[in-house]
Amino acid sequence: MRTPDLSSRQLRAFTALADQRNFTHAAQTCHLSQPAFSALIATLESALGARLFDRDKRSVQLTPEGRLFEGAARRLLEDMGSALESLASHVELRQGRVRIAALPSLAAGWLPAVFAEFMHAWPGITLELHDALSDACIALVRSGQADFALAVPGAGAALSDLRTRRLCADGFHLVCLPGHPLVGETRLTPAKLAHWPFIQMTRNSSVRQALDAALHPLRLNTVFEVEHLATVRGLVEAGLGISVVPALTLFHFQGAVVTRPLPLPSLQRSVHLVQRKGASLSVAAQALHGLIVERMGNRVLD
Amino acid sequence: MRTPDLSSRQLRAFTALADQRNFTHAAQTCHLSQPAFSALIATLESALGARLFDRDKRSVQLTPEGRLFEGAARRLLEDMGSALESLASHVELRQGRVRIAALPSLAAGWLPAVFAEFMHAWPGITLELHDALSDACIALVRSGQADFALAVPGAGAALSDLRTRRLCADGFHLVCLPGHPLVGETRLTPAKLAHWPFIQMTRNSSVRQALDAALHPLRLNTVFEVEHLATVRGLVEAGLGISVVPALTLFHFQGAVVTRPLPLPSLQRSVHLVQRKGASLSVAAQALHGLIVERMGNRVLD
DNA sequence: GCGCTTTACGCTGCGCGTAAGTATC
DNA sequence: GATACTTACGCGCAGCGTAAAGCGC
Repeated sequence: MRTPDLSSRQLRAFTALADQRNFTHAAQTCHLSQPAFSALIATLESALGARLFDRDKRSVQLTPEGRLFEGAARRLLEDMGSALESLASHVELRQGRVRIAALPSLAAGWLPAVFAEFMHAWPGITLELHDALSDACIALVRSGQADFALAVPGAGAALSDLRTRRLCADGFHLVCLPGHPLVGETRLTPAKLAHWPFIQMTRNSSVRQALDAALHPLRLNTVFEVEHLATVRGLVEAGLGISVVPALTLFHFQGAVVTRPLPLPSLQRSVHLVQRKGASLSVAAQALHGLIVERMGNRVLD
Repeated sequence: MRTPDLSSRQLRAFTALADQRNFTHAAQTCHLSQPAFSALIATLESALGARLFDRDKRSVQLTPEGRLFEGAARRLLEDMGSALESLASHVELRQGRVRIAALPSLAAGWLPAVFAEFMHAWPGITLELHDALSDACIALVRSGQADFALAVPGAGAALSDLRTRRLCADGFHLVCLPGHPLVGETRLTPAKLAHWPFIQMTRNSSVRQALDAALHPLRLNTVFEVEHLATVRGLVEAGLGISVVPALTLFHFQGAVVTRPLPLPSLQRSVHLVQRKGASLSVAAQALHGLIVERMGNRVLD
C-alpha cells in the first residue's frame, strides 16, 4: 500500500484518456478492448486511491486530482521514453564511447585503419585512445579507465583479475646499416647477433621483454638502452650498433637502414587483448573488440 | 516493441539488485522468491534488449548498459514516488487549495467560523475566498475560478450547466429606529411596511431580489437605493427610513437601531451551494463543502 | 560441500475479450 | 434507439513458489 505499483501501460492509458476524454477511442489507441481499458483505469484509480476521471455520462473529464496527476504522468512517460531511447541508441551503436589503451606501436601501426573502419560504420561512437607502454595499458584497464587494452603482458605480471586473449603476433626484424655483414647471412640466428654492438630498448618496454624472453640465456653486447624507437633508428643509422625490433615498428626504419626478418617462431611478440574479468564490455566496446579480432585475430606480422 | 512496458516493480527490482549485487538478498527486499526475482530481472533485460547485470558466478555487477540505465531508473522511481506522495497528500488533505466564492453577508457572517474550523482540522489546505454578489459568485464558479459558491441564484439566471443545492435560509428582519411605531406592532406584515420611507439595496443585490420576489406585487415607498449595508444602517440611524435585511446581515445593525424578525415563511432568502455540473470537486473542496453542509445545512436563520 | 543462480514444473489469479446490462440523450 | 461506460463471465497465460539442477569456489 505504501508504494503502489505503477506501470507505463497505466500511465499511457491515463494520458490517452486525458487526451481523448473518451474511453472507446482511448482504448483503441492502447490496443485494448473498451472494457479492458476501463478496468485498467479503474485499477489505476484504485491503486492511487483517488478518482482521476469524472464519468458524467456523455463526457469524461479529469477530476482535480486527475489534473494534478496529469503533469507528473506525462513527465514520467517522457523520462521513461528518453531513458529507453538512450539505452537503445547505445545498444544499437548510434551512441557511445569506447576507451581503449594500446601500445604505441599498435596505436601507430594497424590500429588506425581499424579505427577508421569502425568510425565509418558507427559514426555516433566516440573512440578514445591511450597509447602507453604495456604495463600502463593494463593499469588503465584495471582501474576502469579503459574498456580494454592491446598490450603484451610481461611474464611476471599478475593477471588473475583480468581476462587476456592472444590476438596476433609480431615477428622480429634485424635492423642494421646496408653494408653490415649480417645482411648477407642466409640463416640468421640469435647467436649470430650476439657479437655485434646491440642497441636495446629500456627494460620496461614490451619489445625488450619479448626479446629478453626469446633470447634467454643468450647475452647480447648491449651498448645503448634507449626509450624511443626513433632513437634506435638514429643510433643504427650512425653505425653505432644493430638492433632487433617487432615487425609492427618497422615504419620507423624506412630509409637509410635495412631490415631483415628473423625467421624464428620463438622470437615473436604476442599482442593480447586485455579486459577486466568480472565486468563485461559495453556493446560499443564489444563491437570494436570484435572488429579488432576479426581484422587482426591470429595474424602473424612479418 | 517500440515502447517496451516498464513497471515500478521492475525498476525497484533493478535498483535493489544494483544496490545489493546479490539476487537472493534483493529478492527478499522485494518480497519475492529468488527464482521469481531472477525472472523479473530477466524480463526487464529482455524488454530493454540489453543485459543489465553480469552474473559472473560469485559476483553480480552492472554492465556498462546497466550503469547507463541506473541513473534513469533511480530518477524515475524518485519522480514516481513524489508524484504519488503529492497525490496522496492532496487526497489525505495534507495539502491543497479550495477557492470559494460567497456573498459578502455569508463571508462576513457564519463562514469565517466554518473556515476556522476547517483550517484547524486541515492546516495544510489553503482557502481562498472571493466575496462578491451572487451573479459574480456564480460567474466565478462557471469559469472555474472558484470550486463552488455560496450564493442566492436569481430567479432568471440560467443554471443548466450548474448543480445547485439549497443549503440554508435567511429570515428577514425589519430595521428601524428605537421609537418607530412598527416596533410595537404585534403582527408585522409586509403591507404595514409599505407606507414608510424605505431604504433599498440596489437591484442586483440578492437581498433586494429576494425582497422583491417575496413582496411582489406590493409597492414600497423607496427613498434610497444603496450599495452597502453599512449605508443602510447610517440612513436608518439618521431617521431617514426603515429597511428589511436578512438575518445574516444583522451584525451590521447592532447598536443605535432596532431589529425585529418578520415571521413570514415566504419572506426568506435561500442560500445555495453552486458548483459546476460536469466537474467533481477536489477532495479538499469536497471536505469544505461537506463541513459547510454539516454546519449549516437546512438551517433557517432568524 | 557450500553458496548462489538458473531451470523445471505445477498452480493460482490477473487481465484479456465477448456479451449482456444500464443509463443518458 | 443510439451511444458510451460498466458488469458478468469464461479463458489463457504471465508470474508465483517449491523443488531440483548447474556451476564456481
